[in-house]
Amino acid sequence: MRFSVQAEEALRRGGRRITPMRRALLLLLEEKKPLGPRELHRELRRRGVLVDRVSVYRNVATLLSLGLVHRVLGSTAVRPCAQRSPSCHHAIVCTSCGAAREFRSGAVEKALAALRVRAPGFVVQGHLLELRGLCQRCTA
Amino acid sequence: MRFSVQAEEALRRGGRRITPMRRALLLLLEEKKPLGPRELHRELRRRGVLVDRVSVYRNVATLLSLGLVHRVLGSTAVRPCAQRSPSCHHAIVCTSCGAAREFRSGAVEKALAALRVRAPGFVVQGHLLELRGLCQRCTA
DNA sequence: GCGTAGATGCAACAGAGTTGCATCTAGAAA
DNA sequence: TTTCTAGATGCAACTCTGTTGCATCTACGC
Repeated sequence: MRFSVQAEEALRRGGRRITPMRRALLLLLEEKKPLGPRELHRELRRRGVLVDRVSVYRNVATLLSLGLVHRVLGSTAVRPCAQRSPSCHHAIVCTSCGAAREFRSGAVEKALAALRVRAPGFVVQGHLLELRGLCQRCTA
Repeated sequence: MRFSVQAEEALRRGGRRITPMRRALLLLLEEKKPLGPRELHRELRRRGVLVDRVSVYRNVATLLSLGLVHRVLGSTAVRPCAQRSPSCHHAIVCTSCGAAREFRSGAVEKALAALRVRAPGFVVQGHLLELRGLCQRCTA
């Protein structure tokens, strides 16, 4: 299912409203690479959606709190998350253009799960994992 | 070998100088949990090392560029890196007190290496991995 | 259509990090 | 030891990002 449609449903379920600016924001996230609040604000204005910066910040925070988007590690950019499962935290990000895609790997998940009982002196609660690479377009 | 000693050598090799503030900074990084530039600045002043904030920023940047410290994911805090190998990027961070420790796992490294040839449409260059958990002291 | 909880706009603020430039000094060389 | 200089530091001003408080507006359930 399309991200924006799914996200609108989740917003409704969470007692949130569907406003013109939220629609525009969701469409933007769906079609572009991960963007941070400032970039989202710029892009929205470029498209004629004259919203306040603060509102963009608040909406990004809302989407994050509902788990509809995840941050790209080491930046404020967010990427849509379709699956809403633990594995959706695993993504690969293009170091050249910033494009991102989620991936799954049974082997990695298994190896990480095994660590939970083996990290000396620590009780493992979770992990952050992100691959870095070049997307097809940037490789060519 | 102690981190601060090793770091001083690396600085010398890189044509950098050993100043009183660098010594204090390295000792601080060695003995404490990961701290960001602002916290490092506060702590140094508390210890009577009256340096400028800007100098702390510049020194943290220097240490990062030499690979002597790594950032904790999702923050500006840096932790000393003893090994200077790719695996030193793997750390576990206590979500309660912020303490960090590097770890190695053959299984994880193998699984990640296998991904390099399997990520569809991407040429994998590297990865970011960090475990989150509770350290021994915070568990008790 | 109403009423209201939730969303937005606006203004002011807080905090992090950067830049430019003058001054100082660690460390090498004489 | 003294001298020299690239590299380090201090200081001031600035930019950029993100936050808070409050008044106004509106999506949407009734």
